[in-house]
Amino acid sequence: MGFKKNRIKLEDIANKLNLSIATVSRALDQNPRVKQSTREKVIQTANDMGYMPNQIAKSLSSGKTNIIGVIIPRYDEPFFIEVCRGIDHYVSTHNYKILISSSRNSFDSEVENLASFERGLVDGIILSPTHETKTFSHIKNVINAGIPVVLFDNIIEEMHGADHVLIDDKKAAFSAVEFFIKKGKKQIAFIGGAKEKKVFKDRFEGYKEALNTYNIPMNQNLILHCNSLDRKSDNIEINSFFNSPQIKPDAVFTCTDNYGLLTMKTLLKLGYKIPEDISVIGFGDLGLADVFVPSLTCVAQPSFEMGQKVAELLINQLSEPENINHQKKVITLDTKIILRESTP
Amino acid sequence: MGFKKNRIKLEDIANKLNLSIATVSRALDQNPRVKQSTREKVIQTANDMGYMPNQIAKSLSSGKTNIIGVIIPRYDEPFFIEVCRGIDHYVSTHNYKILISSSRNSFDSEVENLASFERGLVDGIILSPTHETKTFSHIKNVINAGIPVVLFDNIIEEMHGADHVLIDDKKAAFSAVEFFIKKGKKQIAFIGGAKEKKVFKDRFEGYKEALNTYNIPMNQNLILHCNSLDRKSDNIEINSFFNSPQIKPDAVFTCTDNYGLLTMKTLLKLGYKIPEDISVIGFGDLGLADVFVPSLTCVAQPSFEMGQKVAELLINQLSEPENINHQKKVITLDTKIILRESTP
DNA sequence: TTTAAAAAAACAAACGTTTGTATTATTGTT
DNA sequence: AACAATAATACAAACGTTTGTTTTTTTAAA
Repeated sequence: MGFKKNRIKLEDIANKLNLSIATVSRALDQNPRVKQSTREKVIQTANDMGYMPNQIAKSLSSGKTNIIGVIIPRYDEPFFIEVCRGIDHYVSTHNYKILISSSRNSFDSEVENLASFERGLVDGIILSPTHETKTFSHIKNVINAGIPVVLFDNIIEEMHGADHVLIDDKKAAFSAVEFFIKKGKKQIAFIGGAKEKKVFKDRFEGYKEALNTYNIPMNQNLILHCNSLDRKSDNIEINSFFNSPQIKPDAVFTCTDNYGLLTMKTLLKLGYKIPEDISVIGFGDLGLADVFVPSLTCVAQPSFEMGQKVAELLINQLSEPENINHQKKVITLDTKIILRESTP
Repeated sequence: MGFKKNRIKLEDIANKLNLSIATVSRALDQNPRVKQSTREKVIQTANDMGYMPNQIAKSLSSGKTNIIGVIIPRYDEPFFIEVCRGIDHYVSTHNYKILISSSRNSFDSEVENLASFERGLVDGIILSPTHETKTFSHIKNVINAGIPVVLFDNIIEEMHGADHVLIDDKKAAFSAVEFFIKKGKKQIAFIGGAKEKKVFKDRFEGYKEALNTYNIPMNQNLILHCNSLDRKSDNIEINSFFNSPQIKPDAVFTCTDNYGLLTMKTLLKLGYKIPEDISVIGFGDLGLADVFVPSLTCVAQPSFEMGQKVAELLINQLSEPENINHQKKVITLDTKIILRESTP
């Protein structure tokens, strides 16, 4: 702790006032066990001397750090930042702070981060698993060690043993594709990300089910799974996809806002009119979907709210008595389609 | 610290092996004072028992938390996130973690955050002052308490007593406007944010100086200072600005990427051709400047690098011997113009 | 006044480490 | 076999709080 050794502590106040450390501690805590006049004297002196409590000592003694650890796959995705904002918003009203770590989309780093948090620095953990994460044991271990964990986004079956918050990706995709179908679209393209990622798999399921429900044959040429290393590679993949001669879509459902914007960029360069010639729907509704010309119709994902809910579940666990057997909780949030210029 | 009471500690290992706590501690530390065979036995047992060191106790004892506190004005600006990425990148190689807090653009909240960090939770602090921040004393106090502080972005004169990293906003704006002038532009508009904010003031200075240097009269009608509450209000202000009959710019220098994109959106809606009729330059080069159609030429601000530099200055301070009198350090990073489609 | 009850404050252990100093065990020398 | 010298380990204080228990002081009743 980067402070000089002459930092004022309880002992200094106690010495100055000829009181015991315990009394000073209780006085500053507004504990009624110490006399009103003493309490005032202590508080006055503490202020005069510039006393600052030592959070670390407090934590060691009380067994609480009032810090929530948050592990996200990456910083540079507005979705995660928005969720963090939601978490921060909620926990700050409960006197908690958040410690954010990035797993940089690596399972090993996720395990490492978890272990680091397990060293007692945090009271609870919020985790968004990477798409590399196929197991639950590393999470289960933390839970078994008595540290509450809540998950969000990209939750696979195995992880249902932990509290979590998610959206119904399949349903959301279904409704977007259904929207296209009801507008009379027949050649609906799908642009998703790495197939191993749960959210993309689910959204693809929703796409297929919508086509199936309305008896529209699926055309493999209209389907693209980006590898999504970065925006530049996405751009290249999407470009060559639409430049292929087999492609004649009249609508495109994309699994992220970025894919949606890159798709529109590509289509505009190719001379398409949006939405007259072709419609586009994005997924997420963060960033600049509303700034682009034309603005992008989106499946809106309630990111901030998701953060709040995740935080709420965690704080609830933290305030439960230790011995009661925790009942697993799952919250599924609703999505909705925000209509803009990229669709008729 | 959210863990069950039955958590394994040094004492448990010591008891099991009939050793003292000190020896166990040293063994796990790879301290040569303990015999090779003992060391191995201890490490083996620690693993078997599932020992996890208690970070809080470690911190109390060692006086170091290995946490860096970072205070940014807001989460939802890619610039700050990018800086945080840079910080994280640098400090993680030095075995530090970052604790990010948002001051929500409020001076009071900044003071509060600083005080909270001063309670011994962090070894050092990185701060980006809000635009409300006009004083230095609250920062000076923290420094005087022995906690290293490094500042970035929006640094006013008063704060020069602390290490800081910045760009030359005036020079950057000057070069962007000069670029326009050399392309033959005569009616160069300026779109900035709240005038109290240092960065916007400096960029405005650069704009004025460029005009002045090339003997171009300044036209008040071509200047807009947005209040910048959120993107929606920016949009409205920029819209009504360009819809005014007095405005006939042939180029627009905007102080952020967002302003640049909103400007292009407005101009496109009004039927302008970019860059044929009018050119636009943004500032920052984060987010979607390269995705927009047309893509936006930008003054690129090295955000990630800024984070790394800030972190480097802080880590340097942390590794200095306590008694030496710290020599204040200032790093000014270079900007450059990234040419894209919005300029000829 | 003495004494019991209540109020106020002091004492001391605990939280889980680190680390300087003291003690015990081992080795090598004669 | 006795004795240094050194290696290995144990002891104990310290980090700055919190909090249960005990002691002292004050108040009020007899």
